[in-house]
Amino acid sequence: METASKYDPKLVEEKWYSYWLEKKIFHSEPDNRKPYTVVIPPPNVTGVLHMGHMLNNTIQDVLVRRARMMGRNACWVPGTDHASIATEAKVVNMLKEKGIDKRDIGRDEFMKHAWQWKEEHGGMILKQLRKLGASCDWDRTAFTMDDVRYESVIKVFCDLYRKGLIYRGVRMVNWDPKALTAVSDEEVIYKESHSKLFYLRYYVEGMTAADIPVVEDVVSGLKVDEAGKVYIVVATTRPETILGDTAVCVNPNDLRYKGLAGHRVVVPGVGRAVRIIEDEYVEMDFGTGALKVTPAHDINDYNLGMKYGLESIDIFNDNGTLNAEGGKYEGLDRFVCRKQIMKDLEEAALVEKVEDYTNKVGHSERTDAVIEPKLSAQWFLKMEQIAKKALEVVEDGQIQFHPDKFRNTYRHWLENIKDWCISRQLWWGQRIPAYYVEIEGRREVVVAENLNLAYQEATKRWPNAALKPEDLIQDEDVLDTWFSSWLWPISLFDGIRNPDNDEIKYYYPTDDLVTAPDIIFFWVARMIMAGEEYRGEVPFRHVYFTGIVRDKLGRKMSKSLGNSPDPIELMERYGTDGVRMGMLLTAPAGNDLPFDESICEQGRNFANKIWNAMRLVKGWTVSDEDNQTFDNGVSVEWMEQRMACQLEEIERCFADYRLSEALMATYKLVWDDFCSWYLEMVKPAFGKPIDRETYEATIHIFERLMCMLHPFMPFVTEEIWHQLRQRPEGATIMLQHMPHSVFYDERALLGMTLAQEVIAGVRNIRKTSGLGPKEVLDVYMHNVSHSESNVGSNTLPNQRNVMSEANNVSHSESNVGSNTGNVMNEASKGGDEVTAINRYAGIVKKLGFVEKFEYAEQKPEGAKTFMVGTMECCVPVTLNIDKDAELQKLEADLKHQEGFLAGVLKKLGNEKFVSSAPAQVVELERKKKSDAEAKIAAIKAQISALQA
RNA sequence: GGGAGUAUAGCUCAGCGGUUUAGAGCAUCUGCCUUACACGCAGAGGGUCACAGGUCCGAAUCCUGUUACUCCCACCA
Repeated sequence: METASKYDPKLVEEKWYSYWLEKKIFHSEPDNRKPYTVVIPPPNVTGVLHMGHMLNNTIQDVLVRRARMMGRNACWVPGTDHASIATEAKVVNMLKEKGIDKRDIGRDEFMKHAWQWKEEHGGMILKQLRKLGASCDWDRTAFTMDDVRYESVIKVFCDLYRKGLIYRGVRMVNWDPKALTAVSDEEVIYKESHSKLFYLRYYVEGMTAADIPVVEDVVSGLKVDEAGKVYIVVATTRPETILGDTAVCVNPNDLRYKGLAGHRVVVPGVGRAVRIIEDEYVEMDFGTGALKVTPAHDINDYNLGMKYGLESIDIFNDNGTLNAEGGKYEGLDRFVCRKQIMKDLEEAALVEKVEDYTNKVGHSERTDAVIEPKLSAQWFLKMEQIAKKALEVVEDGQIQFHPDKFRNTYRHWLENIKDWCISRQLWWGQRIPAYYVEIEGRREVVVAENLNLAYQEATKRWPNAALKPEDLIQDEDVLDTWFSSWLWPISLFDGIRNPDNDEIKYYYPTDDLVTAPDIIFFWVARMIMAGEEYRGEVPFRHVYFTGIVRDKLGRKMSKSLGNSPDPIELMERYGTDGVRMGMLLTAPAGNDLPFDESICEQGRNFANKIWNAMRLVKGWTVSDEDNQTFDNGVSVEWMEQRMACQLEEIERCFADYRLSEALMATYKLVWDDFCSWYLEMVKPAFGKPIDRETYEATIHIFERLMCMLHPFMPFVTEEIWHQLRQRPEGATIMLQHMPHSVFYDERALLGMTLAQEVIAGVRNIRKTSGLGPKEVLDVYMHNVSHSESNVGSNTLPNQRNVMSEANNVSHSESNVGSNTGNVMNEASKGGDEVTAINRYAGIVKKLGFVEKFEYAEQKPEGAKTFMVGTMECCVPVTLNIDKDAELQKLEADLKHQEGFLAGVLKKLGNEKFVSSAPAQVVELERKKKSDAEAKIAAIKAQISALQA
């Protein structure tokens, strides 16, 4: 059967994903293996897959697949987040299109619609995750509002309330006038905006120019108009809020306003007279140094109001329009009102001036509406106590962040933490289990898991009240979505309701959490708190923070900018493996990923490369008669060593969560070492068969390479793994053992490295001499080093011997393969480069198209030369020697070597260096010196030979 | 305003006191349709390691300062 020369992901991906599902390979049950647990950061149930998800989930999949292959019982639990605000907004919009207002149908009816919407349209993203190969245990798919999670949340709320950690209070909160709910501090995004700074005139009651207090050398901040009336100028960005002004505040140290405290000023356009107060909070050099105080609509003003007992006038309705306090502006939107009020004030000559001004305005993360600070009754969770524990476990390393720098951010936040506003004025979410009841005219509250329990408690507390269940009215609000997500690692295994169940005991704590740094406070920190509070144990050991996916211009990808490619479409075009690989290759932990589609090409090309390597190997005919040649034995042995070497590196990378580097190391091992070198080394001549032993070794190497690559590129590796050998029904690469590093001899790799340099040198000579790539050449080499360890005459006979032997020794006579240790020792005897390369003489000849590869004491006449280590390789070429070019090159090389030598000599000439540097370092410098001198001599000889 | 981080080839990053006067992948350039692969092969070019001081026998690497950028927190109305 002819195999296509291009790898086609479409024929493969779908097939294997269904196969994995069908064989239930993703599913995990507790057993006696060591667990490896990852919980997915639950995407919004309304969400669709974007590049951020793609990156995040690919990383999780790599970790999970690798752990599974390392023999761990891997469990990756998927699920979605009910996302109160986002989902409710979607449902409200959908109803609006049908002409339905949420308030008209009521809570219960609305919830029916919402659930219906969730069932029909929600969770799309989970289906998309299958496309990217996510090996989640889908049987465990959860939802932050399903029964288990709902009950867990309610239980936790009641518990924390009973512990005295949850309280209800009237506070200044961030009000989202669009979603009509309070949001937490973390959900407010401050954006730079170009606005105006309005300077307004507040007339001082009963003061004339003559009354202005005089302070020596200081010009008073007060001004006098044409009519002789005195006013103070106050700057504001929000003139509409003057309707709620109840004071003007100046700094007591501000001499311009000395003696003003106690006077009253008139709020422009409103006519209300308010006090002038003094407080150091006011910045003297901002605006005019006078601040209008609106306690109901600014957090700082609120604080001032509390301090000085000011009246608080709330002028806004919940939806951001003016209420009755707005007088003639009642009903206007706050921004419309701003324009109108300024127009009116201008007309009344109450505006001093208007300046352009850039400031930061808080927007709602979910709805993008401008946040309105608003006083309202909300539920809060006390943070101080639980924050302390959460800080400790990160500080003492029980939880590690990757990269570590996020520990700073984390610490800073926890040390300055404020209480968490957990109530939301929405319906879609866990309804707060607080019940209000009137007892002798007072409004009392009972918190309990359900109405029955609440009723029982109420009757116990007020036995004489003769209460009926319907006297208890449940709180209208729901809980912040994060109040359910913070329990996720526990509630997924039902560890809140049944803290001693087998699953939670087995799977918790989880191992790795992979998430974006922007939810470190929202989610990561709070999960740690919940873990400590409800398990007395951290929820995970490692947190891998991904970067943010940006576009080529460095902008964050967003729907509104339209700069985000559709991952599904990318996967269609480049193959899932290609996209996965491309992303991972350029995304070290914590680094932003400037995404460019071209990075997917690299992944696609790589998949194709492996595919073609498979085509090559599968195309070979295998001979059972032929013995393995010495060169093939050497090749196999070298490849095994390279694998062991790279595996060690890869394991190190994974231990440090440097996934990009692990992938790069694997990539190079496969492409360079395996495809470019190894396969060429053992490839039989056209039409010839390959010996059985080498063939089997090659397949075995190939299989293991696929295992190493599988976590990164699951589909193509599964396909090739199956094509390499007949596999039993149900077999999968997913459950193969990940190869692990074994002992390898670095010196043994040296010979091949040198051989590769010789081959490259010969190819280069061919190229620069205008010879065809297969024109056969000879190579003579000799050692130019004069250092003692390399005295040529000692080793020469031996070398000659090995070199000539290399071609004739058949496998049966050598120990290749079966006894690597011996061979290594032989090759590295004396540590000589020439000895080392001898072993690969046959390889040099084969890949370099070299006829004679010999050691020569005297260099032949008329040869081009190149250096490999301290060996000079001479290649006799008769044609096309471009003397000038050659000379130029040699001169440049000479200059480089001389410069290098000068540096070394300078070091050695420095007495302090020789006396204070470690002996090995000095010795190394001396070696460098003699090597460089030898090279310089060789180059000079070449130059004079050319010039002769 | 406070804090953290980064600055190394065109791009993304490694290197974090001495490892032949800086490495990789991609991109670029030059040859090649060599029967696994042009999604390829073979070569080549490309960096005064942001700048200025300092410590040291020795600095891309440690310290200080400057500049630029990024992120987080606060929010001067």
